[in-house]
Amino acid sequence: MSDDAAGSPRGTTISPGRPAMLSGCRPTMKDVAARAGVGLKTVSRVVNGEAGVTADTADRVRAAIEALGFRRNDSARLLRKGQTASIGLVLEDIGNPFYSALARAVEDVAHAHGSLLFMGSSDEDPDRERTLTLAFCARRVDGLVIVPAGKNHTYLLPETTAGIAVVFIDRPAGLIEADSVLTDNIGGARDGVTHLARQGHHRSGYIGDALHIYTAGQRLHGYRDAMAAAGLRTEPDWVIMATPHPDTIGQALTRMLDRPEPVTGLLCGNNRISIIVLRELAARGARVATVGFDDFELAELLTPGITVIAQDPARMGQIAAELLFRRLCGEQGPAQRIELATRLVVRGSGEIPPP
Amino acid sequence: MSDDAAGSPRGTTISPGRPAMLSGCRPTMKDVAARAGVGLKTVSRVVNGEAGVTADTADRVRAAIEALGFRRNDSARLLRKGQTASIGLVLEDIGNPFYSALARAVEDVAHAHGSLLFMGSSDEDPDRERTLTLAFCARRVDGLVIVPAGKNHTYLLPETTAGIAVVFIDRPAGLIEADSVLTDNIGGARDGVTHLARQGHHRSGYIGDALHIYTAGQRLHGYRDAMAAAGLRTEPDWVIMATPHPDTIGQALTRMLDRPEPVTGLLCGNNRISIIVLRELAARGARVATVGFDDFELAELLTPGITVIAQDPARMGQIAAELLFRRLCGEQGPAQRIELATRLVVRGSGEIPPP
DNA sequence: CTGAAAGCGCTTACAG
DNA sequence: CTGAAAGCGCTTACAG
Repeated sequence: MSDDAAGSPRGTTISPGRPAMLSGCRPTMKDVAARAGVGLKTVSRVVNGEAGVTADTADRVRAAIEALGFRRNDSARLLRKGQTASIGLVLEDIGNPFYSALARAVEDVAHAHGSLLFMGSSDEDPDRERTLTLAFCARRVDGLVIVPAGKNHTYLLPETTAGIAVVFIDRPAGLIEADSVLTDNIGGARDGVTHLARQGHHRSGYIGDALHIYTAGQRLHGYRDAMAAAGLRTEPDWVIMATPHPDTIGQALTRMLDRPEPVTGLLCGNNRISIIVLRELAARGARVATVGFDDFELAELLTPGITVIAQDPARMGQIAAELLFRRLCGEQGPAQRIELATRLVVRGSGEIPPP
Repeated sequence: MSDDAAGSPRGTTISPGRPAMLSGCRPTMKDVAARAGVGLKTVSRVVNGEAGVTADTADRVRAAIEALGFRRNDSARLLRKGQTASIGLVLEDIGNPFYSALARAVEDVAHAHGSLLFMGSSDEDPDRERTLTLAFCARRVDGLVIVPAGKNHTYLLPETTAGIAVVFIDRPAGLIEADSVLTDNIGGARDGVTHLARQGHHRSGYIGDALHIYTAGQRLHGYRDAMAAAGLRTEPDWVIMATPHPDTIGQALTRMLDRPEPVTGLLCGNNRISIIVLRELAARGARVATVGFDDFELAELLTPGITVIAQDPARMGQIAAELLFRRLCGEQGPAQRIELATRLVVRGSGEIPPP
């Protein structure tokens, strides 16, 4: 045997003359302890800034930490402590500005509580929502904020029983009791349609997202309510509920506009739909009164400016995340359902009079 | 002592007549093993779908899993396996559509590789970038995609030595060798300014973000290059570099426009700046040729449409994430620097002629 | 086919 | 002031 540590059965001991750190394997507290010539617990004390270590010992430990490039493994730490200081955020699509504003607010609250954020997009797919959510749970996140795609959340029962806090946002939970932070979708849609009626529109249409999406259905209710309340009839062709796509929406617009008594007012079901409708209308040179659900950047710079029913995604995210952390801090009580009001923002497109 | 298990020294054994699961503490494989009357390893085999378990035994284990609501703790699993199947994404602000598009692409690649995504916003603060990044490293993410705020990344050296893969995106790493995926900022800005010059603009200004931001500085270079190449002089007042804010930008516009020989063309340094500039110009009723760096939704619906130097944030995110996973799969070789071309999109605002 | 022991990298509870 | 032992919930390596 040579005079270095080649005979050592396990390679964890640092022998002089050898590189202090091998690429690909990290030094642990054990390595630090060995190098500093102290016990494991003493290293732990220094790393965590606990009292009861001589200045001299602490210096030796710190020198070893520095020399080895040691950094504590928080995953191991948190496993032992039984918490994870992280939460999971499941939403429809982080690429959609509505959800990215919401996500930013959730992140800020998590950060304020010293929590890290897992994030994933479900793409409106209940299976992907479930897979993502359970993957986060398997990592033992402390809590979850979920924009649900599915309608059945009983799969979460073992998790909530085990103490994982869950707050649903934008849409309610399905078949389980849980906190939720929602927008007043019915009231918002009603305000938009009533606004059109007050401008003299007797024939207003609604272009909504796929009917299986909670918010799309609620807004359809609001549309129907408001038309009925204004004493206006509706026709099947005035409504379309479908995943937003230029073709589908273009065809729907043709049905609404190319007829003896065309629709003169439109409620767009969300930010994505508004943008497609505006493009389609511009392409046709059609001048139709338009109110969009969801505000968006530059809405006021278009000609005319776009009148919208504004939600506040950042506020929703903040309220949901704060509720989540209150639950994590032990707040008891039955599931809450918080519903935020919308705001009609008048900019011109909704005030175009009927021909 | 009563006839239930009160005398048991540790409460992990399930005794008949007791609730199978106490709220707040999760069943573990040990609990499942005890209930099914098998060893720990057998439970592990069933949970992981390994061969070598009788159908009968497996059924008993599955029944116990179901009854207890057991779900494997992946954090513990991954600690033992020495990987985490997660990556970290640090960017400037997930609420900014540019970064949310980028994030979505990174998420999709991570998902395709079975990896979960930690995400955090640095808000252009080098300290927050560092804190977030190291927090992700402390959780032992397999890799990182970073939009850096700071200029010194030597703090990552212990991590990269230990095998964490890092890809920088949008801006290069500072003082360390690392892969990076960038946009050709100089070329893009040059194209924008050259375009204005070709429309006959002899006096073009540049409204950029704070100079300490890499991309802002590069685009300033491009502006100067192109002006010089076109044989045009520049004046200090034609350039402003500052964190985008309506007041600052408004004052800068006043200096550029309210003078004997006003600026007639403008290059806006990024999507945020374009939006503020468009609002300010609209408020003044000023008709100035404008080219924006970064594309944005509805740019084509404004009157006139906004001519832009488009980047492709989703493509950047995808390329960066794919490079990261290639590194994680063992791809060797020196640090790569990938630079993506920009695309001039002509829509009208950049083709306004000089007065 | 099955399971007891050791270990991943930390912390907790306790004894010197 | 200091450290050996046990444990967090899993997997690995090995022996029956």
